[in-house]
Amino acid sequence: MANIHDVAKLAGVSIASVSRMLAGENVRSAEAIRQAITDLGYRPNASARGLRLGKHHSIAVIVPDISNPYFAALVRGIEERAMTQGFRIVVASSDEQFSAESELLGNLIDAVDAVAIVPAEEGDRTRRMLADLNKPVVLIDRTVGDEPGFDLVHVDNASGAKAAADYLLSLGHRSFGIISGRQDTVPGRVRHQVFLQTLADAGIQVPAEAVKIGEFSRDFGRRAAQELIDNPTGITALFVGNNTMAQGALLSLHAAGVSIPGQLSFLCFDDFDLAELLPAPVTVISRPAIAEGHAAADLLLERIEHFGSPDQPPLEHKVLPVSLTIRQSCSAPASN
Amino acid sequence: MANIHDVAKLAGVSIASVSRMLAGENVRSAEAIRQAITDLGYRPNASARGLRLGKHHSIAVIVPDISNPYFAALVRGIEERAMTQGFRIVVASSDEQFSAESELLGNLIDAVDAVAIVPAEEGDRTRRMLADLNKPVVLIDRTVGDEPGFDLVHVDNASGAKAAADYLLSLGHRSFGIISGRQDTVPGRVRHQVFLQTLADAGIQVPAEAVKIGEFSRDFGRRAAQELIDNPTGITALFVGNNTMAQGALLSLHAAGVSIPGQLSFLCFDDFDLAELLPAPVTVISRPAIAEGHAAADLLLERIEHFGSPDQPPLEHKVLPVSLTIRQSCSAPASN
DNA sequence: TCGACAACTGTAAACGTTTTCAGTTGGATG
DNA sequence: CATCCAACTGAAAACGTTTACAGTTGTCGA
Repeated sequence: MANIHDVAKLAGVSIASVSRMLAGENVRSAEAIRQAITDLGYRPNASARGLRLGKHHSIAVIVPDISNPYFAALVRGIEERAMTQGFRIVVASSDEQFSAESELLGNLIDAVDAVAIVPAEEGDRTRRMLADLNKPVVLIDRTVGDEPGFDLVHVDNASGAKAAADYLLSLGHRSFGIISGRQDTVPGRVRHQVFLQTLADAGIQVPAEAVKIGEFSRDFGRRAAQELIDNPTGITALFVGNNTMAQGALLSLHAAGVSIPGQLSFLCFDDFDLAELLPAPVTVISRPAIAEGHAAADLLLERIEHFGSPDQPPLEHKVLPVSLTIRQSCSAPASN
Repeated sequence: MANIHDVAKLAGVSIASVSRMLAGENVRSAEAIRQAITDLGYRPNASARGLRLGKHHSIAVIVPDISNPYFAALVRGIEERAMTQGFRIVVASSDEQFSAESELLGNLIDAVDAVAIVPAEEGDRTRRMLADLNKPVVLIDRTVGDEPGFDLVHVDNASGAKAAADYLLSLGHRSFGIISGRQDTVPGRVRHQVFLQTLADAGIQVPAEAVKIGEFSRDFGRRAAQELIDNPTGITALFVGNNTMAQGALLSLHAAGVSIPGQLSFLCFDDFDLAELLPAPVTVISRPAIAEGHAAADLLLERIEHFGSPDQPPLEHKVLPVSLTIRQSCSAPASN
């Protein structure tokens, strides 16, 4: 409630001196000011400062759904880094809707210095919307168009998908199913295509009826797996494009009594809680959500610092490694 | 970039008219102003507004760890409600540290209108710290002292713990173990005490060596269960105070080859992802994290509205119901 | 003792709003 | 046609900072 004038009066100086001392400059009566500040419990008003400086010390973080553990971990990573620089995190969930996303951003943008976003759509309208913000932006996990013009933080989806395919091939599988997420997103597309391409390079085609493409949701995973169960295709291995779909698929497979890895080897992208506790602990391609958050925040903080000045650091595209975590959901196919 | 002056000039009116029209008042030249606003892409500056009004349209949400799925869901619930009123959410994780919490709050408080918090400590210093904020506060899941003086959102821990005990008793168990969280928190204490009291009412004591109390963490759950395994106590049922400890305990039990529910019936507070997929799908007391978030946000928004005015609504203590979700981790004890 | 200079200080403007207060308009009423 | 009043309008102050600018000190060397 006390403002800088109160402090100045109590310390017997002008408000300029208080402001300067707060900014770390040398001031004759620093001690008196410090005293007055603690006596009054003064803290500078963030809005006034924001108004004057055009800075807010805040970063907007837009994710499809904060209650998804992966995104929550991502937010945590961003938060950890941002906090060290005194930056606040403003979060919002887009529900994978471009419209929600752009409305959210409209409301938030004036109160933040930068945006970290997992965009709902990778199309050009998203790119334009973000460019119009005129603030530092980092794209996480996905991208927007071929020349996004923003910093990027991705994981090495291609290597992950290739590792998955190679591993299953090495076990002897020749007949595959795949459940993939939306092909208009980088993770959906890359994981899908690289997996299939790796098989193709080994001379193996995946029949159309064993390819399921849809939302990155538990519900779609469940339905897709159910279809595979209902229309047997003779596949011996199933690759699923992310953890939420995988959980759905496991639900269906479990309900149908499909034994893993006995009847079907199962491998998915993204680790998840308790994957190791399932009847057949799931082999996964795991990725470092917290580290992604760190990388995104670092990029953003760096860019905030230089924003507006001519010596912009060049755009960066950080690609973090993924790793194959082998558990027990994959084995050699049953010989027949 | 455009400000209200630019809009006023373009529309040929004074800035007062623009401001009024934005506030929904009747204005002669509304159409021209609307036009100018869209032409210029004008959006009111949040800092200026915040400075002038002393309002920020933001709510701080402090949780122990945003990457914990339960808290993430809570945040999601708060966000859903807050969004409908145009409020932003500023999140931060306290890591269960009072010091971190109060520092965070110090940085955030000037930029928000209210605080939703799962406090790290339930002691008096937390109560004082929150009271000093002089803003609406809602405590979620925990409390601070006997007369907190804030709105509260809890789940019915007592009923849940009693339901758990009753259920296990009804199956015929007479020999119990318990793993509980910190006793200086409401959920830790109530769940622990009510469970034991319900058993006591049935004439059953739990031996000290089968009672484990510690952090609400996966790691503590793992260690506690390991101790139970290493020093057999002959228990036939185990109650665990929350989901993270439960996951740790399951890890230990699984590693030790303890069959559930064959050798041990297992029941815990809080549902978790995939609980239904485990070798023995876990019977749980489940609680509505999103609904808790909704309740908290509703309380806060209501209080923000009336803050400062004399007609404060009375403090509320919302207690949301929990439910026993029976799966397959509990059965009658093996007869001997 | 004087002047130069470094080091500090204070005044006032600016940031972009909202809102009070004192008008101005124009239609209805007598 | 004068008056009144409702409905609107604009100028200016205020919110709490930071910072350019123009001083004011005090020290040191000559």
